[in-house]
This record gives sequence, C-alpha cells and structure tokens, in this order.
Amino acid sequence: MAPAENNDIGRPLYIQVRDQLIERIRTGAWKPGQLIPNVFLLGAEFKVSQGTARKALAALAELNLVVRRQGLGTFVFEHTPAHVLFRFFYIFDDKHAQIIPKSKPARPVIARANATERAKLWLGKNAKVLRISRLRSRKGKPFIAERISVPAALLPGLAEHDELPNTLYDLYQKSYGIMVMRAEERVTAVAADRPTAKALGIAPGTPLLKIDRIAFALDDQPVEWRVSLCHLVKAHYLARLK
Amino acid sequence: MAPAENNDIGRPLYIQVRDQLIERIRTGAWKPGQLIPNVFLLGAEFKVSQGTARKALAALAELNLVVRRQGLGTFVFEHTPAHVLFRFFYIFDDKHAQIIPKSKPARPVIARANATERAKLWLGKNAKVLRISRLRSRKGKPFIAERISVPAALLPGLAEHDELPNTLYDLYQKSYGIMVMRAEERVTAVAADRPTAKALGIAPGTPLLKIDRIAFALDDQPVEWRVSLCHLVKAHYLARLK
DNA sequence: CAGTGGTCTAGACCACGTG
DNA sequence: ACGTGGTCTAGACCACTGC
Repeated sequence: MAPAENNDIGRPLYIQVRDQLIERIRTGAWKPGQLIPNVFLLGAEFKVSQGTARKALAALAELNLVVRRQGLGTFVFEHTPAHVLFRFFYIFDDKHAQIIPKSKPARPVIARANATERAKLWLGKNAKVLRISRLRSRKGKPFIAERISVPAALLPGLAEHDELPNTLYDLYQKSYGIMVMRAEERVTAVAADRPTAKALGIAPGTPLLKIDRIAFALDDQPVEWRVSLCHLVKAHYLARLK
Repeated sequence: MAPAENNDIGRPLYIQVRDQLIERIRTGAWKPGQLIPNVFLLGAEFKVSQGTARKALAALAELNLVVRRQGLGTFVFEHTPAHVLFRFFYIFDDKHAQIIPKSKPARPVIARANATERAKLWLGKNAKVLRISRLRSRKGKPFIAERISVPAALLPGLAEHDELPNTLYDLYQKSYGIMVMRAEERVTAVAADRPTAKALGIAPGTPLLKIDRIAFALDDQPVEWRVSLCHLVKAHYLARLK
C-alpha cells in the first residue's frame, strides 16, 4: 500500500488494511473458523510493516471478527450456537447461571411487511418478511413467547425450511453469510394479554418482561426484529454497564 | 523501569506503568479534569520508550480513567452529572431521546446493614449502611421509586447532609474519591405493591420495571446497591449488546 | 508556530501452544 | 524446536488544536 490510494486519503493505513480484511470475511473468501496469515505475511502482502498489520488485526479482533490465540494464530470468528447464546441471550437464574432456553422447531411464514416491520427493518413499501413465532422453554415449561421478523430478501429459501434451529444467528452466518454484530434491546414491563398468558400457562395481567430487539449486521443494517415476552421467576435480565 | 521489579515479573511493562498511573488517579495525586504529562515525559519518568508510555495511556483510556484529545493532551476523567447520567441511566422515550429525571432532595438514614445488603455490598456482620429513598420525576410526575444502600464507612459525614444531589456518583468521586467504574443491572418485571403504587400514583398491580443495580468502584468493590421501580409509559430501558 | 496525540517503520526479544 | 501472537524500542512523520 506504498502510495496512499486516492479514495483512502486521510484514513490510517491500518484501517485501510482492516477494511480489506473485513471484506474477505464478509464475502466468504475467508470462512468462519479459518486460520488467517500471520502479521508478517499480511504485512508483506499489503506492503505495510509488521506493526501496522498487527494493528489492523487488533482492530479486527476489537470488532469480534477474528479471535487471536497466542502460540496458535488468528482465526475468523465462528458463530457457534453456544457463543451466540452467550453473546446475545442475557437471562440468568438467581444463582447467576446463564439460562439456556430450548425452543420447539417452528415454521416461518412469509408475508408483506407491515408498517412497524418496515420502520424497524428499514424496508421499502412492498418488501416481504419472514415471521417466526415460537415458545422457549426451561425445564420443559414455556417461559418466553417470541415473535421474530426477518427481511425475506436476506434469507432466500428459508421459508421452505420445516425446522429452524434453537439459535438462528449461526444459521444466518453459515447459510447466508450474514454476521450479526450487535443488537439493541428496548426493555419494558407489560401485563400479559390473554393469548400470551394462555401460551405461557399464567394468569392474564401477570407482569412480563418485554424485550424488543433489533439485530444489526456487519454493515449496520438491521437484519432481525424480535420481541420476546418473558415470564421470569427466579430469573432476570442482566446488563453490564461501563 | 529498566530492571523488571520482582513483584512485577511476567507483567507487561505498559501494564505496570498503567497501574502506577491508576494509583495516582485513585489517590487524588492527579485530580479529575487535570492535564497529565505527555508520552515523552511519562516515558522519561518511568524509563520506558515513548511507545510503551503511549500503550499505558491507551490502556488507561480503555478503562475510562483518562480522556485523550488530539492536539490538546490527556486529561483525568471527570464525572460530571451529565456524563454520569449518560453512562449509567439508560431510560429513553419513544423518540429515542434520553430521559433526564429529576429527584427531590432526600435525607439519608443510617442503619445496621441487613442480610441482603451485607451480601450485595460484601459487608461484615456489624457494618452500617446509609439508606436513601426517593422518587424521580419526569415532567413533574413521579415515575421511578428508588431505594439506595451505601456502606456508611465509605461516606463518612454524609448522613449529616440534608440534601443530596440528583446524581450521586459525582458526589462519590468529588467528595470521597470513589470512582464508580461499572455496574451490573438485573432487570425484571414486577407488579406494583400498594405503597409503591400510591407513591407513583398508579393502580396496585401495574407492571413495573425493576432494576436491581450494583455499582462497582475502581478496585471492583461494590459501593452502592440500588433498586429502581420504574413506571415506564412511552419509555423503555435500553441495552446495547455487542 | 509549538505542542499534543496518532500513525508508521524496522527490528529485537519474550511467552505461549503444538509437535 | 518451531511458529505464533505479544511486547518493547527508537525514531520519523502526520494531524489536530490553540495561541
């Protein structure tokens, strides 16, 4: 990268290198779990020093796109089901142990996006969405009613699936190359309405924790809207602030 | 730092430097808002290279203990009321604007810590706590009932205060040198009990968002336990996951 | 203009995990 | 023993800020 390219003027070299590496991961040229070249090889390839290549990798690791392991190498981040839960499902029991919920396979339904879905997912007038409704259980008892909407254009062919896995985010990554990078959760307390109460086996009016989540992909486009109504007994939602 | 000190073997140089700088901030040798020496001066003082001093400062900035401003210098982080709210009060209205709550002055009460307080705040058998109960309002209407417990030993003389400010964390820092660095919030939905409902002017049984927060200081000791019962209309708690 | 943080280089050495 | 990431150095130059 000896002479600064014209469209990159002003941007630090290590950011330019980082962004080219991001592109390799996004396009699938480098697959999840794959070992990538070390700092010297990358430095040689991009005509930058070892230190700059190292800084680019550190920035990639900061974005959770690679994992660096001393003595082993640098690997493209892999969305395993366990890791996805660990990253994006913050319900804990009263002993501070993370709760791993089960969900029954559910069939997605395709439909025209309604106004809320278009607003939440930045969709146009005639866009379609896949909707998934399902219950999540703990020790055999349902405690979360979940409603998910995903832009249909992002997941071609998914509507034909009969069964969806417990964690959708690794399916998004492995089958569609969509990496969920961050999420925003808006949390409130609501009273259970009749259908929800029936589904969860509780009295109508019971206070539920409502988690309204938008998940964003690498390019910061929303890829999923999910509303979870949670009946938490001896359990809580955990947020860490710093 | 030319020869590695014995108790520091194995720890990277820049971490050793960082920790000595942390100590200066913690003890008040460097005051909040103060400009600190540049990388070359720090490097000379600690007998390390410019790059290592820079890495120590970057690590300090990572901990939010200093703010680096290009062209100006590096400053010790200052807990202004506005910044504290921004960092630790995550209630937003439906237009995604952060809500700034007002609270009436409240008088702290001193008492022997009960079992829950001892567990949450890691206190011994006969430790005392200061308790503060207050309402927080939005547009003149109370919407949060708050109960706070703080180890009395941490805040000598506070019990004599008649009035407490809207944000306690900058009081902790300025008057007692306690810097709240992080917090854990456990969030659930509960039904309003009679006294809370009366205080907030709502019907008993109304779903409330209960936020159970422990705030931790620099040394990772808990310094405050706070339970907030929030009646959120057209408002929500926001969490950002990455 | 001077002073600051930010980037970049080239190279040495250390710490860790595997074979 | 080897290859990896992690640390550390010494020094050059750039970018931003305020005077």
